[in-house]
Amino acid sequence: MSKNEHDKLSKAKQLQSTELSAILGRLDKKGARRLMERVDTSLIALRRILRATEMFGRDLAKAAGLTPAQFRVLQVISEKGWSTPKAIAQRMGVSQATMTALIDKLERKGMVTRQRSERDRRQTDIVITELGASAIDEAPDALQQIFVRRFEALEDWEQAQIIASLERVASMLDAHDIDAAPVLDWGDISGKPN
Amino acid sequence: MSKNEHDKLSKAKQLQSTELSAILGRLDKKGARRLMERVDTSLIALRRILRATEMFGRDLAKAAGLTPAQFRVLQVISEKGWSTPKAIAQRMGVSQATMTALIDKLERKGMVTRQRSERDRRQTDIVITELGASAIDEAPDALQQIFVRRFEALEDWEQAQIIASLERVASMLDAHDIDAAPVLDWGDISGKPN
DNA sequence: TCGTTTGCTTCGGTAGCCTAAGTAGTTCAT
DNA sequence: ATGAACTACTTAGGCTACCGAAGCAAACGA
Repeated sequence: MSKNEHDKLSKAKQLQSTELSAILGRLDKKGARRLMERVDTSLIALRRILRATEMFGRDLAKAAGLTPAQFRVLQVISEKGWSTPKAIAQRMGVSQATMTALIDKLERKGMVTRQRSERDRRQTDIVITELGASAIDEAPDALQQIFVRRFEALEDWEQAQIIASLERVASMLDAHDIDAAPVLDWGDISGKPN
Repeated sequence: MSKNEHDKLSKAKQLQSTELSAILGRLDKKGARRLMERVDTSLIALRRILRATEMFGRDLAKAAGLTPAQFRVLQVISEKGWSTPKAIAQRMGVSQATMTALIDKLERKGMVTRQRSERDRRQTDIVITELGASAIDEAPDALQQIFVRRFEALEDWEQAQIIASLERVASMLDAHDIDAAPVLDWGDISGKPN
């Protein structure tokens, strides 16, 4: 164990200090300090949420006899009852190759079936089976259950506030497509020739 | 339990309907309706947050020349400059074996070094190197940057509200240990003989 | 009709993760 | 102080997830 190494407390703070330096220039000491603390606090809370979700994902999947990834695929399919490999892959942000493998496994477990599309015979429709549907229905979505239960217990004003905040944060984060990775959700907007 | 109805939008709705039925019984029509909408909205926002984070995690790690998991390990170590495999494993919710493998890779890349602890020679201190520290510093933590930037732009009261809400949600979710997996964070509370 | 594009699969390879079984080092009761 | 029990870590073997490249068939375009 080394002594000089831990002369810095929170790395989190350092991480942001670079970030914040520009901002801080424009604020008085007190304001700067408060902002920093707040960002810290928020990020920590966010990490807790992320972590909790990740952990739950595992038990959930385990309980349903599926892996987390397989379960997510099944969830997506179950929205409409069917889908195509490409659509699911895009939605989950993985390659088609990966999707093929995941579907293989779900098919082997009898959760979905593949059938060539009538519309376009290059496509394959992935259709959820009875078994698959019930797997989804019966999956004890612990995270959701607990969240729902506790959310229900909150005061009215608090529920409203949480919603507003979550949506705020969500939009702060996922609007990144716009300024960081514009080429992500095109799809089929206009009949672009090129 | 309703299943394949809407061909669009929230899976969330379906998942919860089962969940909510019990709760709804105790509420008047209007209240029930509002609660449902609110839970939906919250869960959707939560998923957006989760998804955004996941995606960012990948680019981030890719940009730093590390995989997401490796990057997270490095982050944890960098908080204090050093740590032990066990501590990191616990914190990240993975097994020690997995941790060993991750550390192996970071060590091979020269990001951290292993050194036997003086305190207790069963332990190994994982110490971050210059290289590792700079990898963290220079990592374009897009998620964080964007979040920080936008957070800063908010009104004071709104920042405060978001913090309160995030912490609320975090505690609603990660307090699950208590009622779902009590055997997770024991640690060393009392000198339990058995 | 031929060349290109599209949707999917196959192949080979990397990473993350786990459990079980080791190997040192520590504690503690006898 | 010696051996059993425990602890921190590593090794070994085995899954799943994921990717890029290459292959194939259907669809499309001119």
